[in-house]
Amino acid sequence: MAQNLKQRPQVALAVDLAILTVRDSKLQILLVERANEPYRGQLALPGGFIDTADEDLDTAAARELAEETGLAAERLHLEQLRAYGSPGRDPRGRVVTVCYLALMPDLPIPVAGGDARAARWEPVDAVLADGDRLAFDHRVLIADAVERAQGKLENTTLGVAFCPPEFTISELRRVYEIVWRQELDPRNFHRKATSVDGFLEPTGRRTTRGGRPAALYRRGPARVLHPPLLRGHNHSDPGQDKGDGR
Amino acid sequence: MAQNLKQRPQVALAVDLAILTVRDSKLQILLVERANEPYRGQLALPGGFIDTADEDLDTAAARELAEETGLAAERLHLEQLRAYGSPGRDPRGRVVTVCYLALMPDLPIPVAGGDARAARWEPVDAVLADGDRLAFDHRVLIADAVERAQGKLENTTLGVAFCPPEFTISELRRVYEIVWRQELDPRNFHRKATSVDGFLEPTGRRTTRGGRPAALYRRGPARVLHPPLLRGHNHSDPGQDKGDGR
DNA sequence: CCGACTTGGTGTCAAGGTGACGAGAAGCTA
DNA sequence: TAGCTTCTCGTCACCTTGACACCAAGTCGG
Repeated sequence: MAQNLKQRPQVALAVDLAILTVRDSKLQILLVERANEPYRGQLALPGGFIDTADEDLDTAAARELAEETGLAAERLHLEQLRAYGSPGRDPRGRVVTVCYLALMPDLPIPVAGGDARAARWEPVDAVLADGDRLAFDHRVLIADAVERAQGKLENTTLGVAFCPPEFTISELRRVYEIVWRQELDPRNFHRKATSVDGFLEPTGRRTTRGGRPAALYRRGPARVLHPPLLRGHNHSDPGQDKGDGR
Repeated sequence: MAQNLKQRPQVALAVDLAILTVRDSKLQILLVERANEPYRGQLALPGGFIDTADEDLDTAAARELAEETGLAAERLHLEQLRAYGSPGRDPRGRVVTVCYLALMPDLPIPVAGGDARAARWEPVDAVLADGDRLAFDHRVLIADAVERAQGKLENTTLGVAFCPPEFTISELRRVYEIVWRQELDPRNFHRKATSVDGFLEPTGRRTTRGGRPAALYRRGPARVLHPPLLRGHNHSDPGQDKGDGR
């Protein structure tokens, strides 16, 4: 167990980013078109190999995020999803990737910030439906990222991560509806969201577009939702999943 | 992006196991005493470097599990927790570890199966309280594993993973009480557990030890809990956590 | 044999949460 | 001003939850 590390099989370590946003009433993800082989011309998650041997995983993810979006990681939510390391997942050799999940509002991001690759938003539903457009096993990573994001909305206050700094309850509700692919009653959602302690802070100001002006809120100090905002169970799934361990 | 992989910084990849069980009315974890430097004599999670360059992460975790406990991975729950890759976490050099979480009933495991290292159960509370006994950053891994396990009990039927094939509702309740560190009303727990569809299947048989004989159940087909079994919020935490991103 | 004790299971009840929905408030447009 | 839209509050029936009474069915000790 304490032999020289150099005698151990070494792998290349990459960090991939699943950056989600709500845009045009759809859940979208930032993807890049691969300029080189393998999977040239196909879509992939932004990411790359860790830079130096001394770079922390979280630091690497934050760096990639900054390169792709020009945004500092502190400004939005960035958390590790999981690691993927099937032997055949990269034809060039053994590459283990640690995927990170980022949630952000619909900002005009300076795409292709430090990099020449073209990055663009793609609707999650579309890319998942046509998985052949995706490189590597990134279809799985995206599916996992969406699932994680859906769960996060139930138990945490991260729905606001998709919203601008000030937002109305309706905007927040539409985030939930889009991420969960499920319609919610505006009145009940309003009641629940405002009743959770520390979730939303009223700004006193109001916005208007169309109907009655809506009160503007900003994110409150709470990070976990008590009680959780539960989505009604999709009757599609009777509960027996496919085993979780992947 | 498509340069030769060999020019990329390579890291050593390890797999660690957080194997939890309920034993002697305590949540316990399987730990090994390190025989070599670094951290010689201290406790560590069982695990090791991936064997061949072609070994899948899940396969490696299952192999380690079999080596440590003699149990096949199909028999119990094994899922990836997350990856840990801080540069300084291993003094020998850059080691990234992928930690797996395993839940198992209190079995007499043939400890130190294929390996000479001494493995033993340690109460989670004790090792977390005295973190200096632990090697590397394993205190963090264990804390994360426990947290994950606690959450799993709320939303999934994995509480039964701590129980033998046939068990009583009381045994299951005690699992919940121990993992959650929280007493539960036996009658309300009974009502909830039996009312969740597909959670428990009555065997028709009963056991007796002490009081009135209890009905024996086996695990049902459901994997997710609808509705979830929520633990009452610990009033200790007002909801503002420390930022999740690590 | 009998009462005390232990544990398991059902029932009840009040309080609070949830979904479904009515209805008014407050803006815009024609 | 009428009609439309969206926001917000309120109501009501139903369900879940927690607290707890109470009975059931075994063991234990004398």
